[in-house]
Amino acid sequence: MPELPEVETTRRGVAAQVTGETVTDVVVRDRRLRWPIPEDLQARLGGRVIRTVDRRAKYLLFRIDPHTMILHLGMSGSLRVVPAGAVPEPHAHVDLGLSSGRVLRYVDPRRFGSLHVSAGDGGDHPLLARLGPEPLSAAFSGAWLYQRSRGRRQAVKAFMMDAATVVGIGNIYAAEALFRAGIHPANAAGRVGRARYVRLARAVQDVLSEAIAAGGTTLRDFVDSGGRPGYFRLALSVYGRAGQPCRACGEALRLMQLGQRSTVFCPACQR
DNA sequence: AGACAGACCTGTGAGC
DNA sequence: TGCTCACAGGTCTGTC
Repeated sequence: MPELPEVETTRRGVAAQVTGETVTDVVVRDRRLRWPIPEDLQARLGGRVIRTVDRRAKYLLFRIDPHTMILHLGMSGSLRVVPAGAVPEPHAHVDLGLSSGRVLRYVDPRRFGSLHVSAGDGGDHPLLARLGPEPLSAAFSGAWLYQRSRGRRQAVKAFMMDAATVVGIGNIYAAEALFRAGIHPANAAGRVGRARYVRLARAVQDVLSEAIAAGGTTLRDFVDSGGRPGYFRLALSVYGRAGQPCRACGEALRLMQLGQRSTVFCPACQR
């Protein structure tokens, strides 16, 4: 489900509601996420204060005194803050009871998400160690993309979805950014020129910023921490619009498979 | 090293 | 109405 804008939307909503709260108790209903939820969650988090909620790539980082809880929403995960005693829906795998009496609840039907606890700030955790730059940081630029892509035969779309290139870009925003930059998604990454990568980096930053401002993209089931959908779907140019006319030129948008993922593009605008 | 396919898991919508 | 199938927002792991 979530790409960077949806994770960031979740982070903002959750942070506003749980920062400064003490974790009073932990309920794990199903440990079977992508990796099993650690057995010692209660022992490590119970009685401790949530200092901040940060984000690295699509991972949410809960700073809970000496520990960091590292949470990934996978494909279908969501976090909600609900009243104490709220009846757990199906797939509500984890509850963190809070000192205010409310509950931070993690729901994930497909269980592609993950929950780890790391000592310290989590920066040395294997999941975070080899990630590329944040797309909305100064470390990300057209020059970086150009340099990193030299010699690569991989399709530029797959290259952009590789977290070692840049984090946070999944199937929706890769397609949208390539459309905005006028780049055909199947082009070999190593044959895209410097000027086009400058445009692409800019397009990535624009589309992500706009999506965050809209509260993310809700295709089916994304909701923020208050249960509200995101509205960026209305602004999607190509994702989910195969066969429909390009909003720029009117040409029918085409669908192709790239790296086992559906990809929509405009055959006229993207070269 | 880089580029793929496969794997994980459930829900939904389309088509019969 | 009910069945089967294809597909879905991610990303780690294994293989060539």
